This record gives sequence, C-alpha cells and structure tokens, in this order.
Amino acid sequence: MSWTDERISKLTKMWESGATASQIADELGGVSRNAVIGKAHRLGLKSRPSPVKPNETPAAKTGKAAAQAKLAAKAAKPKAPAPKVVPAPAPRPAPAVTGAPASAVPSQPLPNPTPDMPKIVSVGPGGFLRQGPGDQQAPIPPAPPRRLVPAKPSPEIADKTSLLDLNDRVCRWPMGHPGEADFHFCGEKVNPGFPYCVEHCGRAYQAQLPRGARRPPPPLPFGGPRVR
DNA sequence: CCCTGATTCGC
DNA sequence: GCGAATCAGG
Repeated sequence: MSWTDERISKLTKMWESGATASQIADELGGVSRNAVIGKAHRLGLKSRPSPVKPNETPAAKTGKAAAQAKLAAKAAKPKAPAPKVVPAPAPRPAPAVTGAPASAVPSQPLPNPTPDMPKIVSVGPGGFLRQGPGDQQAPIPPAPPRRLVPAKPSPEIADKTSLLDLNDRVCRWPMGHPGEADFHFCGEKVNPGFPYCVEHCGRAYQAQLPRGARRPPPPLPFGGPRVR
C-alpha cells in the first residue's frame, strides 16, 4: 500500500485525536503499526506519551550505548573484524566557565518559574485535552478576544453521540467498539421509560417465550468477537 | 507476554 | 520515503 492523500489525512486525524498506532494501522489496513509510527514521524506528528525515557543527551549511557554498539556491530559485521574503536570520543567539551557562575541567570526577569516546561498533557479518546486539577490554565495574560467555542473534539466523532452526550433522552446503544476512533452511541430519541430507542429496545429486550420456543439471541453489543 | 511509541538503518 | 527490527517503559 502507498501513502495516498486520503490515507495520510486519516492517519493525521487519528493520530491527533489520540488513536494508537495499532488502531490507526488496522483501520487503514495494509500497513503495520511501525509503518504508521514511521510515517507519523516523517510527517512531523511526533511526540506522544512514549514509554521510552527521554534520557540523557549524549554519552554517559550504558544501555543505549550498548544497544547502539550492538546495532553498529551487526551492521558492520561482514567485514571490519575489529577496527580501532575509539572508546572515548570526548563526549563533553566541559563547559569552560570563566568568571560568571553558571547558576546565575541574570538575563531572565521572568517571574514565571516554569516558562516552557514540557507540561504533560494527555489526550482523551475524543481528542480533548485532559488537565490535572493543579493546572487550571497556563497564565495567559492576553484575554481571548473572541468567546470560547465548545471545540469539536475531533473530526472522527463529529456528529456522533459521545459518552458525554448521553442523557436520559437519547439512546445509549453503543455503535462500534469502545476504544475505536469513531466509537459513539446511537443517540436517537429514547423509547420513553427505556434507555434505548425503539429499535434498540427491540434488540435489548426479548420477549420471554415459552421454553423450547426460544430463538437464538441476537448479537450483543459487546462480548462478541470483533468483526472486521 | 501483552501493549505502547521511538529510533535506527538497509532498502 | 518506507518500514522491519529493535529498544525500552508500562
């Protein structure tokens, strides 16, 4: 498969709305999870809560250095029995501090102690940003000139009834599977007194038939094997 | 072991 | 540019 505009677009949207690389991969089909990640990075979509440490910059690494050496060794295995490897490539030039102490940073009168901290923000299934209680909002002095609009979470679930849209009047029948980018709920007007619309009440509630006259139950919204 | 994303590197 | 292989954390 090739990366057509449509596929790239879908990848981008799903990635930005928080779908995992695996979900994106099998949603697109014909590509592996790695392909999706690779493409995402090439598109500049990078940076998402990654398991791997953003560890040290250079040098002072045992594990990674070993891993890299391993790769390098594997790559250069066929030849080069063991050329003179320079073990210490002089990692750090050692910051030659002359007179000014490095701790003093005079040219920063900012009262804000955390100017550009990485600030961990997780993305919910719908693409909304989760915030901790402590970080209501970054101290943004310039007041937004325009009024805030309820920000559509993502194009994937636009016009769909999300979990947050559920109330006593709309049908709660799940459409699709939880975790999928377009998972949503039926959202039809409910059959009064029931949590589902008329159609889905028919699926949720089966008339109790006499023994022996039972019909095989219809597929449940959950529990059944995922069909693709 | 399963999952996750990041990175590397041969193609 | 692509993606398998590999790594590392959860």
